[in-house]
Amino acid sequence: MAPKLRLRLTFDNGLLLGPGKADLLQGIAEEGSISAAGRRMKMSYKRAWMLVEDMNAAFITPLVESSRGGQKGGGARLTDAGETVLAEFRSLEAMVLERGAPQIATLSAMLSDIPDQK
Amino acid sequence: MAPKLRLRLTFDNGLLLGPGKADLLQGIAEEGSISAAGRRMKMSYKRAWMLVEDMNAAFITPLVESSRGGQKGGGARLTDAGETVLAEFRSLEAMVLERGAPQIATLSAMLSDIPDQK
DNA sequence: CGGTGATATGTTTCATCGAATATAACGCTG
DNA sequence: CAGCGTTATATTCGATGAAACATATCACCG
Repeated sequence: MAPKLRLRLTFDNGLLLGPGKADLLQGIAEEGSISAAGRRMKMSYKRAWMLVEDMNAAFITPLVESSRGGQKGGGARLTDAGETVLAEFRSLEAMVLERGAPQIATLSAMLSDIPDQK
Repeated sequence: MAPKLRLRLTFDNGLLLGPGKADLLQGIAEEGSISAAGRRMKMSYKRAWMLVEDMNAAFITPLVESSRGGQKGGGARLTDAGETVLAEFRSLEAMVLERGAPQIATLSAMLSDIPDQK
């Protein structure tokens, strides 16, 4: 039984920051393209782009900078703000897994492995 | 700007444990009834009951014990497992807010206050 | 100037979720 | 046995959100 879990933060301005957006940010940073990052995590370009739009709107400074056209068609990369957000989120994730290990272990031990079979 | 946030855990067996279910557990413990707890948090009885069903199915031991009929029509109360789950979740929440303060502060400071006005 | 690859949007369809509504079952009480 | 308040469950309807499909735009390059 793997005690995996996903952390999701809902800020009061409506931004929902979870593994999805974090992975997307990381993918963009590594691939240099929204569509490439989307493909890698089997997400439609539109969805990936909408998530980026959400994040850019939710923060004062855009997290992702994109450009159209050019030799390679265009691309996208993280701004300093984007890298900061990603780093802070990863840091928070790691901290929860580390410092929350006792609680998580207790809860995980109580979970049934065969959950839903509707 | 209030740096409030909500913590939500998604375990790999499909259980989604967040403020909603936690508050419901607490309401049941204090009110002694699923319907009363639901009313208090302006949630339909059906929804409250479904959440309880979800939780009972996701854990080995049911978290809520209920009885029909009787003098007061029936009622519900937390089992030991239920109280443990509630306590551990609250503990985890508090821990995240405490130990994660630096990351949360950094992220909050970057958020725009006027987010979405579709 | 046409091809290329990626960003940027619109539209339509579909599945899922929640709200509302209705009803049954239960067990004590008067 | 009728009334009460609650648990338990089914059904229907509307809204919300995601998926699929379809273009449009851009800038470089051969």
